[in-house]
Amino acid sequence: MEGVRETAPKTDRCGGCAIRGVAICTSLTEGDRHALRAMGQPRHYGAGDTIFGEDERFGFLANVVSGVVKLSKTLPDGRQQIIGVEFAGDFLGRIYRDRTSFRAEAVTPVHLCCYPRARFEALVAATRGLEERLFRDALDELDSAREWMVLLGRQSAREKVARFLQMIARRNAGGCGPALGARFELPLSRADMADFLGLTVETVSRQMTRLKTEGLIRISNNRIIEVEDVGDLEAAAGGWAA
Amino acid sequence: MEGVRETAPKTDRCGGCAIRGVAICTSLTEGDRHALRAMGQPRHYGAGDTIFGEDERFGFLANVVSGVVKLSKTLPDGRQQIIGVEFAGDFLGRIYRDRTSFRAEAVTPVHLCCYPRARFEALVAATRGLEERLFRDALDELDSAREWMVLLGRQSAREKVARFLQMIARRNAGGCGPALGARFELPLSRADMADFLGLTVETVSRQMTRLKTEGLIRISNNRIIEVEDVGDLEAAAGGWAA
DNA sequence: CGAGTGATTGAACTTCATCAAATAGCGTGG
DNA sequence: CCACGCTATTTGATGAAGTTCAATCACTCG
Repeated sequence: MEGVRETAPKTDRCGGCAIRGVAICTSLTEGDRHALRAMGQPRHYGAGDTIFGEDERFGFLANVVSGVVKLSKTLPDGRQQIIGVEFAGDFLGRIYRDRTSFRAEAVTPVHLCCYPRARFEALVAATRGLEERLFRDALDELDSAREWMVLLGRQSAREKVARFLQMIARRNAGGCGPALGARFELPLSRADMADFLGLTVETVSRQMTRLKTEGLIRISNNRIIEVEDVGDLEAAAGGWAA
Repeated sequence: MEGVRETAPKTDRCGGCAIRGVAICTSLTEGDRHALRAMGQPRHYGAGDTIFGEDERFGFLANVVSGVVKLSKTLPDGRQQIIGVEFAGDFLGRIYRDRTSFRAEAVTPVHLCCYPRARFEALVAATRGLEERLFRDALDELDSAREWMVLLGRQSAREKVARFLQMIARRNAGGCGPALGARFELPLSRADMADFLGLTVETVSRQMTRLKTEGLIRISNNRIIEVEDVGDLEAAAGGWAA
């Protein structure tokens, strides 16, 4: 686990927490929130660090406090597919099973709030709202996995790239999306985008420049994207409200 | 809802139920099982019938008692992707949300045991084991959705078809798989296989005959498949225990 | 037997992957 | 500050995999 730093816990650890209003903590009563707070261990990873590998034992469940985590699976011959990307506020790790079935890697510097598995599961068993909250989150993840299956199986390279940009734009807008323009930084490299979309780096790059020449987006520094009209991008993505 | 028959409930409705030992009913105490039994309504669909459509209100949660159900999503222009296939014992429907996000269609004649949503959710809220059971099932579905994402994004047509056959063979063996041969009937048409694998009918057909000429499988009546050595098939699928 | 559906086969074409360079950014150290 | 070297990204040329279009074949059901 290269580069993992374990920050010393402060007295009031949640007071200034950036995700205090979104994460699972919001689904608890005051008392239970206290119990959760007591077991939370901050952990910190550098960009590129592996948080856990495929098929290994990982003793924690965690909240992503800041940064971006990519989840991926690898075929025996090395082909890779990213199966999910998690942002601040997302829950990381699989409850009820201590063996991982995919890899989690920090894409940017990442802060996690880690809960020891046994203690966390005990809290889930003792609490009412928490299990339901986690369940609902899992169902949402299932929905988005299924949407992604449509993308992977049935959409063209251009549509894939457009939809990816649209997804990031939406994430970035934080729900209250202004209908028209958007400007954001891509959290993933072209290679990661390719692994997420089931394409090659070259194809991703070509489609990006194509969207650029078509006037749908502007690109600065490879990572900064400006979208003229999110509606156009949505149309290029094959027409989905999602 | 064409062709849906609602069978009159018998007095002891679960006594002879084929999935009594696998379905969610096994995760209940005697008393709760009684409550569940009281609300179960048998329903019956013919092959090709729509159970529910995309984005509509569906007032039931259900167990698949017999038959095969395909779950699919459709793009505005008609392209279709099958996102899951359910067999006897599987749970159908999304708890905590009464609006569907995919279509469910009977592929063979199907028997469901339907629970009215409101009453079922009340039972879930009142029971301890049931929510966890449903949660675990959802997590398993999430896992297989993610495995399928790898297939859709990163595997070749030959691998896709081989893996599909392997999956059906495994389902059919019911866990206690004999390592070597297998013989089974495909629940899906070539067109449905294509929609499941993100391919065209023609490509599926070509890969099937290819696997046949390679001696990995034998085909009778288009739907009956004999696998020589399941290990070979697994190798052709890109090498996965899964 | 004939119609109709589902599956296979063939040929031309598209899209994306592959291989190979060239270019652009970025951080480092002089 | 600039040159250097590294990596990420773009661009080009070619090829292969899979799609598309068009028939043909096979099986089932009247």
